[in-house]
Amino acid sequence: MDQKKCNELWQKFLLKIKKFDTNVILPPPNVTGSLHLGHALNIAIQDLQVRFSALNNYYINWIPGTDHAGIATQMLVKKSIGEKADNLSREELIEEIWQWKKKSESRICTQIKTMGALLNWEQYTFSLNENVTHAVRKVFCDLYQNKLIEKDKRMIYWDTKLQTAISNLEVQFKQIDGHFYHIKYFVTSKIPTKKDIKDSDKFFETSITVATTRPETIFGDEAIAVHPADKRYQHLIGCYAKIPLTNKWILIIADERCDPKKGTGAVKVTPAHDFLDFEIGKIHNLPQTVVILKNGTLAHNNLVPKSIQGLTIVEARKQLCNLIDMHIENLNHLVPYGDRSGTILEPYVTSQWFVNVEKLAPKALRVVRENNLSIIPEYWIKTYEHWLENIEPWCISRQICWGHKIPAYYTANGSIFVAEDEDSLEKQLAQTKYKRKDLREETDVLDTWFSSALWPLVTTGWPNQKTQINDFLVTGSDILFFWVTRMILMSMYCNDQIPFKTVYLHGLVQDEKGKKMSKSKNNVIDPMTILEKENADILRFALLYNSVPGKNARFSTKDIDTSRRFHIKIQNMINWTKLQNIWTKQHNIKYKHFWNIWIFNEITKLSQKVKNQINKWQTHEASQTVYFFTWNTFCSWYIEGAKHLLKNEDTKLETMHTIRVVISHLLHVLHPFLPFITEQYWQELYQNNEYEKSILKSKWPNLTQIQISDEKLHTTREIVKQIRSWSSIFNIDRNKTVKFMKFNELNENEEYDDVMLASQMLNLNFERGHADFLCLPLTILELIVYLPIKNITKEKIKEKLQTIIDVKSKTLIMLNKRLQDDQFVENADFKIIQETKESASELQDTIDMTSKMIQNLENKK
RNA sequence: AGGCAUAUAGCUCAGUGGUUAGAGCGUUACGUUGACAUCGUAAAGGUCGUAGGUUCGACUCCUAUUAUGCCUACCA
Repeated sequence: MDQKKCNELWQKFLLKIKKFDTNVILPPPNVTGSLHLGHALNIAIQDLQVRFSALNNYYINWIPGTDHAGIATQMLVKKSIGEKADNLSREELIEEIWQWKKKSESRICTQIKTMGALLNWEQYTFSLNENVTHAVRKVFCDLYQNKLIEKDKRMIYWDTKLQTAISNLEVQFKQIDGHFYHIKYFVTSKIPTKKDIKDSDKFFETSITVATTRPETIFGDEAIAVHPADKRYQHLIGCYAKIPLTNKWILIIADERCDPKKGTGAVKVTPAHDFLDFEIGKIHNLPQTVVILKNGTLAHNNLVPKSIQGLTIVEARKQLCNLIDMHIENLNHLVPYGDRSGTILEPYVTSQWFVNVEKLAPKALRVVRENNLSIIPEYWIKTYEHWLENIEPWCISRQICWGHKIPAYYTANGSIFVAEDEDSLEKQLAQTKYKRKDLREETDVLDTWFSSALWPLVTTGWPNQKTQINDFLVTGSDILFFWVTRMILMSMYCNDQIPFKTVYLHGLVQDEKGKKMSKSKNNVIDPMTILEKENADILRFALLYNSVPGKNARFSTKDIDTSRRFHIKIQNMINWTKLQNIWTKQHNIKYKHFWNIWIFNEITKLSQKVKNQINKWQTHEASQTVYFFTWNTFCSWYIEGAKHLLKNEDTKLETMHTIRVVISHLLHVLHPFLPFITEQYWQELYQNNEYEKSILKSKWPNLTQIQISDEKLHTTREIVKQIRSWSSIFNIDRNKTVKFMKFNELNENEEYDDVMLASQMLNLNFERGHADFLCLPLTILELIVYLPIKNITKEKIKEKLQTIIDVKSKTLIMLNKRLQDDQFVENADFKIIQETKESASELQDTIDMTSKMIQNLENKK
């Protein structure tokens, strides 16, 4: 089993392709570590399509690559370095990450190759390659010039652990058990003076209680808002409330966005630390008072009590419970977490770069609505549309070092220059008073998905070359918004064309209980440990067999077992042909025997069926089809019969030939599912192990069925099936001969090779004629077969025959009832009526025959 | 809160406006060890989530409802 040789052969095959028909990109894995089962599934599905296409003379330039995965990789590297990471300079850290990248990249590429993917490695791209940087800068500048990118001070989600802004999409809301803190603010209608404050006890008129989940932000409060129509608080509007533990007084204001039903109906407004408060603050002209720092600790300023300055949010909250008299209630609520760092995110007002994606969205919506771009499964289209219709500006700047630098430059007084390269920057400067040395380069880098959004372009030489529309994209449904939509948006913007015609979304690979695989749950199945033990084919088939579009696949070692059994079955089947000397003498003989013609027609049908299923992306069904054919149709039926044809000199040679032909076709049909084993057998059995021509060189079987009545085939299979079935109820007397008769005519010369084959498969002796002893008469198609049973009595036979009549009559009555229904006859399709009639008459025949047998039995006494 | 999806055999899931709804695994019985670290055959097991409607005919289409999952959302 030399898989390396197969890979070499396939690479050679790719090199010889002069012109590819289309491009397809492999979703670039992150250089964070190694491949997981999701990658393996993704590769298996694409490789199935790529190989199938190649077998049908359609060549796909499947382009591999890896992604730098900014935040994720930087985080991992820092973690691996430990505390020393903080002492490294920016450049040193970047260097460390490059080292990590090299290792991870080479590991990933080896793993992909082990899977047997038919990728064009000549065009391998890493997302920080020079040409990618070039394209990224170009697109950024274009967008900036068209006012589609802008820098702005807005409230964004801030990750206090990673100390960077992140986009809305990277926020994961989690339902957690938290607390609702009811805090009392004392209230007065008079403007408080210094004296009042000193003498506060006498001064208070009333109080207002505010419910919050974030008591530590009270020092940033700038108002308390109530609904204007809320009768409980109307009289307090315009009064002043005192923030506990401070001498700060804030106004009670009216705002319609307050929901009287929530909490106490009065909400504290903290414009610097909450999205809604930020909006309210803008309208009411409130200052943004920052009390929580970028690292998630309480600020050192005179608003925050000394004792909690510098504490983390969690610690501060604990302290405040002791310092302030408050009522605490349990509350299950949603809290924003960073999907990478796993920490609670802080709303924070900072200056960031944004893409106004809402202006790009209409085109992306149109291409899907006009069916230029299809998504499989279709129901994702609704989600896609919904998201694009409600899309918000995309925050693309990240305060980390690993990534594409934002091509912006600042002067000391805050003027911004955005330039693709130094030349263009100089040109811009020439028209101003600034010099290059006056400028400070932006240190922020771009969100990784910004360069990913250009992936179909950058992998194929854009902007120097125009990018072709890819045939398809295969990726996980979890990154539809992160990646797929953004590629569509960018491709429409840069190229004014869709990036791909079809998007196939597969689900996640979960464990057998339907849980996400994660290290903490210790339920991760590493594809590499499977690949160490098993052939890649086994992993691939297990994944494909499980994969239904858009649905998560539950994966367990049982699936590997099933797949391995299939693999072994194929090996055993081929082994058997070798033992039969099928391959030694190569006679090219026309098949005449119905059994051989039948299997030829079956493989013809199979190749058509699988072709349709692959074209429709029905990977699961296609896998099932090839599995069923190989195991049941070919091994259990055809070969079991062929064993007897090989014993007979008349049929021996043509059967050997049939087996050779059918297996050659079967190897092709199986190839996209099991590339290694099929290539190996192809080389061994058909290419004399010369390793010159890959199986991909020869083509998918597009055959024409041989016209033949399948009556004989049915007879053989029916006899075998029925007698097997009866033999599980009765004990067949194998010492006696099975007599059989034909219903209607008595052609002495007829060969009955169908009955003979059945008799051989059953290991019973068949002979024409009536039985002269008591036995079980069976009606099988046109035949009466007298099955000898040990210790049979007349009553038992009658009983069995009667059950046959009973069962058949039940169905017959139903069918007749339907046929007598005028409505049915009027409305149903002609074909359906015809079929119903035929079934009814067949049933009637069987019933008649069986009754006759009962009569005969009685006549015999 | 809204959107989407799912509900079918003991388990994991396919599938279809038309007789009697399938597969793999599991269970039970029998057979085989002559390609099969087995294999084969057979059996048991399902009012296709619930309730209505459309139709000659609904597991399939429509409506409502329940449960579960995912996505989206500013809930103090």
